[in-house]
Amino acid sequence: MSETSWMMKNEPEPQKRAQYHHGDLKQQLIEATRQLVEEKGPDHFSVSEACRRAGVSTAAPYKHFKDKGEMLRAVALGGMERKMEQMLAAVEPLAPGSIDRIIALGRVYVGFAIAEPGVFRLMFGLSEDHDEYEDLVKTGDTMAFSVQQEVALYRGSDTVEEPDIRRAFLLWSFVHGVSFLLLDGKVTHMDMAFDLESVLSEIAYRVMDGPDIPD
Amino acid sequence: MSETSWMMKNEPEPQKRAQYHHGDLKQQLIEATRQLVEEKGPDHFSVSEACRRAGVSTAAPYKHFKDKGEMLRAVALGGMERKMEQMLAAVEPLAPGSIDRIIALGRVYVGFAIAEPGVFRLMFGLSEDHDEYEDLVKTGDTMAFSVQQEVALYRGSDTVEEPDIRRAFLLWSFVHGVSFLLLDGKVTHMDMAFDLESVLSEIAYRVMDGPDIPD
DNA sequence: CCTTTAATGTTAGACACTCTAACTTATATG
DNA sequence: CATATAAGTTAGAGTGTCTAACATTAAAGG
Repeated sequence: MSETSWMMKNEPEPQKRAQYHHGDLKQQLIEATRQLVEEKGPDHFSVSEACRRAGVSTAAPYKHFKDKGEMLRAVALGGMERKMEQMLAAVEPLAPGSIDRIIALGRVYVGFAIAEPGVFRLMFGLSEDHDEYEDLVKTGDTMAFSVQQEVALYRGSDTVEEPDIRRAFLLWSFVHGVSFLLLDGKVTHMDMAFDLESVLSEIAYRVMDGPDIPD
Repeated sequence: MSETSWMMKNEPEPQKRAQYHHGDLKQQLIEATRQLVEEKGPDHFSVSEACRRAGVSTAAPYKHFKDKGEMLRAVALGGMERKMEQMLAAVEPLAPGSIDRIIALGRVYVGFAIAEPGVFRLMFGLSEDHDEYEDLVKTGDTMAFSVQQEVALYRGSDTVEEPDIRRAFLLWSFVHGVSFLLLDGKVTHMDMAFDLESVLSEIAYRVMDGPDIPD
C-alpha cells in the first residue's frame, strides 16, 4: 500500500515540480493561502498571489475550490481543528475537575490568537458571509461543547447543566475578548506589564467560583 | 455667520444635486460607506458602489481620501465617537460610584455591536493595517481611560490605580468577547434563551467585587 | 466686476484581481 | 491500447482601485 504506481516516477518532489499535474495542488494552495493570510492579513489575501507562490496559473485553484471564499474557509477550518487539538492535548495530562484544566483551555485559546493572528482573525471574521460554512459552525459547536463539559467536570458532574452553559459562555467571552484586545494592541495602551498567566487565573477563578449562575 | 454666500444659490439641496460641486461630497461619501459597510459587511465594500450611491464618478473620492482604506477608517472613527458619546450619555444620569454605571457601560458596548455590526467589525478588524490610524488609536485610548476612571470611581477614588486598570481590562475583555460571540451567532448555539441584562450584571459583579487584583 | 487661483469635479486608461470558457495533457481504467 | 476523466493551461470578460490630464465652479484680490 506504500508505493502506488505514480510514486514510481523518477522525481516525486525534489525541489520544483516541472510536472503538469503535481498531485498535491489543493493542499499546497491551502498552505500558501494560510501563509499569506498570516503575512498580509485576511483582507489583503489574493488568489493570484497564492497561485504565484504555488507556481501555477491563476485559473488552477478553480479546479479545487468554488471561489476565493472557499479557499479562505479551508484555512479557517484548518485553524479550528488545530486549535481543537491543542486544547485537547493541553487538558489531557491534567487532573480531571481541577481548575488547571479550565486555565489550560484559556491559555490555548489566547495562545493560538497570538501565534496565528491572521488565521484567528479569519476564523471569526468569516461569519458575516452567512453562506455555506457549515463545517466551520460544526467545529465551533464541538469546541463549545468541550468547554461546557469541562465546566461540568469541575463541578464534579458528567452531564452539562444550564449553569454550566452559562459559565462556559462567560469563560469563552472572556478569553475571546482578551485575545482580540491583545491582537489589536490595546493591552499595550492599557497596561504594558500585563501578565497573561495571572489574567487567565483571574478569569477562571472569578467565573468558576462564586454562586451558581441563575437562569 | 449663518448665511455664507454659497448658501444663497437658488437650490441648495432639494432632491438631486445637478451641480458640479455639491459642497458636501466628503460627508456624503462617508455616509454611503457607512451604509454599505452595514449592508454588505466591511469586506464586501467597494469604492465604486459608494460613488454610485453618492452620484459621482469613481475618481471623485480621491480628492478627499488618500485611498479606500482612508474611507473605511473615517467610518470606523465615526463609530468610535458615536459609541463614546453613547457611553457618556448612559453614565451621566446615574449615581457616581454605583455598579449601575459599570453595567451601563457594558450595555452600550454590546448594544452598539448589535445595532451596528458592520461598523463594529470594521472598528476592530482594521487594526491589522498598522499604518496611519492614529486618531483611531487615540479615541480608543480615551475610551479605555474612561472605563478606568469609572472603575476607580466605584472604589470611591478619583485617581486611577493599578488594580483599577486591571479590572477595567477584565471588564473590557468581557464585553468585547460577548459582543463578538453575539455577532458570530455563537450564542444561539450555546444558549438560545440568554438574557443580556443578566450577563452584564454577572460580569460587573464578578469583576468589580472580590479581592483586589494583585500586581 | 473681472481675473486669477485653487478646490473639486470629470473622463480616459493602466493595472490587478476574480472567475469562466475552451483547450491541453496526464492518469486511470476497461 | 483506447478512451474517459482529472487537473492543468491560455485567453479574455467583467469589476475594482487609483492616477493623470482636463473641466468647471467657488473664493479672493485688485
